[in-house]
Amino acid sequence: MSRALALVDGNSFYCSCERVFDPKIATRPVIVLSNNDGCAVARTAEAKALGIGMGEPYFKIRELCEQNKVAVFSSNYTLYGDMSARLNAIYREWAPEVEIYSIDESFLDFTTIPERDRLAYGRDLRATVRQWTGIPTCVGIGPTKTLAKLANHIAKKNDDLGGVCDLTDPAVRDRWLPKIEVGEVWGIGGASERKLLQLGIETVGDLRDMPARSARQLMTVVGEKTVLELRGISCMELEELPPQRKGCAVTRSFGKPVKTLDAMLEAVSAYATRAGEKLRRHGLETSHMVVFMHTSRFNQRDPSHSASKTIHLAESSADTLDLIDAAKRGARAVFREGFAYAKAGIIMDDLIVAGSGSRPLFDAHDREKSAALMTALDAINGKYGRGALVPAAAGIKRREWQTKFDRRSPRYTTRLEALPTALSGWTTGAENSMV
DNA sequence: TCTGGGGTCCTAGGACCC
DNA sequence: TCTGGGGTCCTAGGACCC
Repeated sequence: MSRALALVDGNSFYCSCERVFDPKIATRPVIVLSNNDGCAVARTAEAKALGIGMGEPYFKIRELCEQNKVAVFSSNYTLYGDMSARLNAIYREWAPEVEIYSIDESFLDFTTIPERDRLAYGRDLRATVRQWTGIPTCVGIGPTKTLAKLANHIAKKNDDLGGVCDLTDPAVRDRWLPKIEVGEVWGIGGASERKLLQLGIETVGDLRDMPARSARQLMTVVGEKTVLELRGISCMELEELPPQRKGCAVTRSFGKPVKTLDAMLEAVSAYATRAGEKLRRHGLETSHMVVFMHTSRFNQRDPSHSASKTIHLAESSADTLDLIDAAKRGARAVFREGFAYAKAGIIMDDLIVAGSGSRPLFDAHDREKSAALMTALDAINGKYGRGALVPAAAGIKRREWQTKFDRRSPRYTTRLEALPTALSGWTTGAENSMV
């Protein structure tokens, strides 16, 4: 039997999550902003119709939003992550194998569904997800990941398809591919698109039919795989288990510019604290850390400064205290007086599995004590919320640098007191998923 | 004037994704 | 006034070695 994959994704996912918990905005335009309330990163169809672009800075569209009663939210990742888990729980009932590709997209193995039933199966899946979670989705089906992605794109752009498109049949592909711009293909970004257009390759059909060798020359092996996948030749497997994570970063724009070393040390300490949580959750450690900071790249008036410093730890660790110490050392080395910093962060590459690294001959560290302390710290913060307990070494006092989330929705899925009261006539299905 | 040839490893930067 | 965060993969080119 030939393989069939389905890509299921949530429409305007973050916005749809907000709508599930606030039925009053079901028909209003909705947008969700990036960290620091910076840019629009999710828009409903109604918001797109107003001309709000992806990634558009909020200060440029604030008036437009006010005039049109757009519901504007800061991002609430806890909520979106919870909703994502609910979707995937449903997907697992509907497919033997599921790969979670991103917070709002999963690949499902549809191979065992007979070809003639796939469209109907996809429609049933959509309806079920909608009923159980309140989230609208689209389903794209194809013999390869790239074609499933493309089918999903077609389903989204053509309302008459009922939210599902199947590109399993080569004859169906022959009809659609010449109608779609090459830049819509998964893996073809702006740079590749420009190169392709120069060669007169304008549609997905053109791309599929170009010689694979030319694709490789133009866009490396990645481009060559894309061409093959468009022909129905699979180059990317379904990955049920997420691979070992290779890196980990915590970076933030500041709510207000940071001008003092004290505030900078506070900020990077908070980032190191968060980094420690992430490392421990994945059972990983790091032996070095890059600390960076820079002024605003948009501000042309004030002097700019951008720099980074790599700090090597005495031994690899996921202990928050070690990470804070390294982050502070890095920040001290990089920080310069007289600049208004807009952003800072820490980046850790080459992560290793905790405990697998070499130990120094004379180990000054009591690793057991450290592990016990971190386990207790994570348990308390897991129970009472992130930040309930913070090491004094972080020296967090003023938080004037803290990222803005002025328009965050309540913690519907994590705080009992934030549960909405069910309204009569509210039938999005959200109640079902909360009981 | 002419001034090895290959390997490997590492890093920085580009490109792409959501 | 106000412009996100966090990943992966690939390649070119330099350092280094025999």
